[in-house]
Amino acid sequence: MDKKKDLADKLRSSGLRPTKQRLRLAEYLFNRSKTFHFTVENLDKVINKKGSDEKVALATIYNTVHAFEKAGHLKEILLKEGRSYFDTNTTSHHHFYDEENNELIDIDANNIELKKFPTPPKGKSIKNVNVIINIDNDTQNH
Amino acid sequence: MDKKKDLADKLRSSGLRPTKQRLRLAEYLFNRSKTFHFTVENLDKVINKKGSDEKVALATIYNTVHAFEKAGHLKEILLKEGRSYFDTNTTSHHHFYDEENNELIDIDANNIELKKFPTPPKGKSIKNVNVIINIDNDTQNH
DNA sequence: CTTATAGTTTAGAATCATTATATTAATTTC
DNA sequence: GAAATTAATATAATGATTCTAAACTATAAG
Repeated sequence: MDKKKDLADKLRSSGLRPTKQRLRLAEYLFNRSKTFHFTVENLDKVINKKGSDEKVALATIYNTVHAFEKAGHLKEILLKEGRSYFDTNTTSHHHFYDEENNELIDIDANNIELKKFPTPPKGKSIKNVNVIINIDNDTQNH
Repeated sequence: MDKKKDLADKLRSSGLRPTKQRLRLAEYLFNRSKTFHFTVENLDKVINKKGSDEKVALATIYNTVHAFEKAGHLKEILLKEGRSYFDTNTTSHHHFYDEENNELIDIDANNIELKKFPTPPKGKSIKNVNVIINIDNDTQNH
């Protein structure tokens, strides 16, 4: 299944030139059945694993990830200091975060419903809502 | 109103020796009527402003803030990459975040109620829930 | 009170992810 | 295809945070 053309269109319609590097990253990130979570470090390791034909510079990976995020193809998730996490699921949704396994699990937006919604300050309106549910092992009765 | 003794007890009962530096920071952080949000940079500027009698090393501020957090006297808030925010309000609550003014506003935990709560993965239980509501100026119809 | 010791502070170096820079290469436009 | 624009690259720079190793201090024990 070759979606190279589709990907190029996706990039072009976001105002991004479909360069070799961007297509390579887009293919890895978006040409899959399920969305997933990653860090730039993850991405770098996969793309530039030993034996890969052509390396993509780390700076390019950063640039590209940010360009994709700006274009709405990626979402950033704030989990812990010092490292950015990204999500290829750009629909409105939330997360379970298992700090022990450093694992993220998506929660569909309509599986969390906020009632008694607070009123934003005067002159401000809600841009988006971010819910992270931190989870732990049951056995820990610390 | 001198709560020096109370603060020393607070520290001692957390297993922290009430050193001069810790008392100084604890006084600034906890001896106030309302809780607030800060970064280490903020704290450093206030504590080590020019003309202050005795400086506290930046490393000590980091150590102390982490020690306070570990002892449950501070909560970390994840807002954006590259900088840690802390909250002297350690009760369960949530936040409005105004990225434009870089301003945080507390939302009482019982002003946000999650219904249709999802079930955590097998063997895991919920440790805490974190809601950040990002807000924007009304006038921005981007 | 004096000493021992375990914990703490400190300045500065080191680290780590990320961003900036300056040059080279690729892509689009005319 | 040449010119103009945008992107990729390697490397340096940045900035927050953590580490290090030495000097210091609070507490406990004698």
